[in-house]
Amino acid sequence: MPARIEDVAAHAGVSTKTVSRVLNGHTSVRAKLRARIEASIRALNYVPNPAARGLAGNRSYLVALLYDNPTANSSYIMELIVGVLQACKGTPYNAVLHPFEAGDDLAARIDGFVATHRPDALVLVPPHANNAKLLQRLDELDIRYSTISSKLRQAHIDIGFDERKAAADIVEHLISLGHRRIAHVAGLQGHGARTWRLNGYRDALRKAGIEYDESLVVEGDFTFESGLAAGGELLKRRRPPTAIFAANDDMACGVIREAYQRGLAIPNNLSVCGFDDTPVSQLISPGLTTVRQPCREIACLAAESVLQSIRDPAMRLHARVPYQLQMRASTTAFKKP
Amino acid sequence: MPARIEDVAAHAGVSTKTVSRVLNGHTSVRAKLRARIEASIRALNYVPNPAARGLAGNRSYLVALLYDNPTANSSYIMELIVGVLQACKGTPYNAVLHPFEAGDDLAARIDGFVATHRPDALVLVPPHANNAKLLQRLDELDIRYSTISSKLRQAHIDIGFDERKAAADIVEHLISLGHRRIAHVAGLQGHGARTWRLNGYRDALRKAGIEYDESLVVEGDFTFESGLAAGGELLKRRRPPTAIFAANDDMACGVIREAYQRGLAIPNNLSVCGFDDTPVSQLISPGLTTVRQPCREIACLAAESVLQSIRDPAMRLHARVPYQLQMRASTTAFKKP
DNA sequence: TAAAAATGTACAAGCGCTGTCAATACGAAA
DNA sequence: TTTCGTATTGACAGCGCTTGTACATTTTTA
Repeated sequence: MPARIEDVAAHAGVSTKTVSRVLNGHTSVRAKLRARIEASIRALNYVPNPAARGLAGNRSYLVALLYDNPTANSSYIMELIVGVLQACKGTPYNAVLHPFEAGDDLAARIDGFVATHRPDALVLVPPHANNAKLLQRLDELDIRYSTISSKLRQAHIDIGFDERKAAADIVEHLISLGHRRIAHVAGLQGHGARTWRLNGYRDALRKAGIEYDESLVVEGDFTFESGLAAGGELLKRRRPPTAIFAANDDMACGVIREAYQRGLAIPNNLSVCGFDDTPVSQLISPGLTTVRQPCREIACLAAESVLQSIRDPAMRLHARVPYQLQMRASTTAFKKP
Repeated sequence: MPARIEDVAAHAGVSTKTVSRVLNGHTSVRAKLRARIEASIRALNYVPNPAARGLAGNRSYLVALLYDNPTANSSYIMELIVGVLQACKGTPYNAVLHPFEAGDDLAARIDGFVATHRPDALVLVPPHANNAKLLQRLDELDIRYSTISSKLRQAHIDIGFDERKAAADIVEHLISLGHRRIAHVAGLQGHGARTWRLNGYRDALRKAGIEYDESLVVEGDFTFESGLAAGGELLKRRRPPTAIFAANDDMACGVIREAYQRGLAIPNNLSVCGFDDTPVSQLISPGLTTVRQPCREIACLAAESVLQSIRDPAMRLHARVPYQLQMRASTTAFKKP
């Protein structure tokens, strides 16, 4: 039978309330007494019972990660989870996952989820992070949340990285290799990532004095299949691009598949780069030049901050964390055919 | 303020105890009364408070997934998570994740985890599923657990699939394509997967009357890098194999990278197949022939069963779920050079 | 038809913790 | 030294549910 707070109190010769204060980091406990209580806690190997704590304090000690499609982005979500778990480490909080299919009634469905699991805080991933109605409903329910890479300004806490700048950087890299006809496979409408990455692409062209050619931007939806289709459309042209910047790695893989099927060698006949640095980008041959998206750091910061905001509801944070270009072998200097 | 059990009891005109019986699936409630109570529950939108339930019933309503390295196998773990979540759906249970680095003191460290989070059930993934000391400690602590693909017979519940047969099938496929010099990149020592897949490889050779050549089996550890090294060792030979069966997809990617660097075309100069059907196997070009490991189904069954075993501690289940070969373009008929 | 079994009620006692509020200790000002 | 205000500590009542006891009522079985 594990020790209870009562046992600790008896051992330290204080009231249970004082032990509770120490446990919850309240300030008004004299240092000496606090030390004595902490010693008792260690001596008895005491760990508070989360259920009892939750019941008495009307808290669940749960942070929920709300995401959309578990299958499509598994490595992305997994990285986020790792980040959230890291933030929970050493706290009484637990992370729970909640896949939540997008849909009109989402703002309504959230009520059921909240009623059942009563999470103390939520971390929202796009596209949910971009769902204004959902955020509003959460505000009404008075649930703390943070968003990841939201295109809205609505959330009190949002963590992301400068995707526009990162996209510009990687396109500049292609330009520095001598490429001029650079195509872009754009992401799914409605995601911030689509717009930021597309804008970054345009920024880099503008900066290099290359005229923007609308026909070199083809639509995608972040899936392999859409990358394949986009690649087909681009490579069948009389004057195909010499480099393609796909808005994520999966689509870059689609482009590469199309090139492969046409007998084009990467990178000699075509430079390709992606975005995100998912595991596939180092497993594929040649390795894919891409932008390392700092998911883990983002998720960790998002979770830490939202936990902090439970104590300090006035908290606001809109942070961008650093990213990195990941140079691999799928891009090379432009050679005249 | 959400409804309480008391409100439901009043609404249905019964005692709270009877509502509690319905909630917890006790048998001795007449069907008619049960229906009335269930109607009241719906009418009031009642959801039991997990903390109160947990405190009174000494349960946490948490199933923990214990795995080793979150980074290496992200897609595998993610699939498992999806399976566990599926099993929790519609139950009051929540899934929590717990990355737990392997190490000698694991059986001891588990105590801390259990004390802090008090999960009602655990699902163990290799290598933890193969840690006899750990399982023993869990038995001592009287915690229900199930294992996934354990090589031990120790667990009361273990779910997996017939890896040996699957490996034999895929090697038979290579043989049917005319290959005779088929190499194998073996997995990490200590994992059941290593032995099963290696044995399956040998089974297929034996069945086809091909003599087992020890020099065609090279060591790997399930990582890309080890596959790359193994590929190097195999392909530098005077008489290299015409097909390589890697014990997982990451190593197959390593082999493919090595082939790529040597200017060998897949599949025309070398057929390669993997195992697991991780996302990379369809993203890579050409697509990788592999075995679809039914992770999701396995994890779902493992979680469902272990939850069931909370009620019925005598429960035993050792199940193998069906798998499938996933044919893609990385394997083709042997052609004389 | 009577006895046995199955269902149901009322009530009370917690589960282990935290919130409220009152009590006490302490230090500085008078 | 006394006094007052603030910093610290404690007593106690729940949080919302499950469970046990003791007993009443209904249904089933013999």
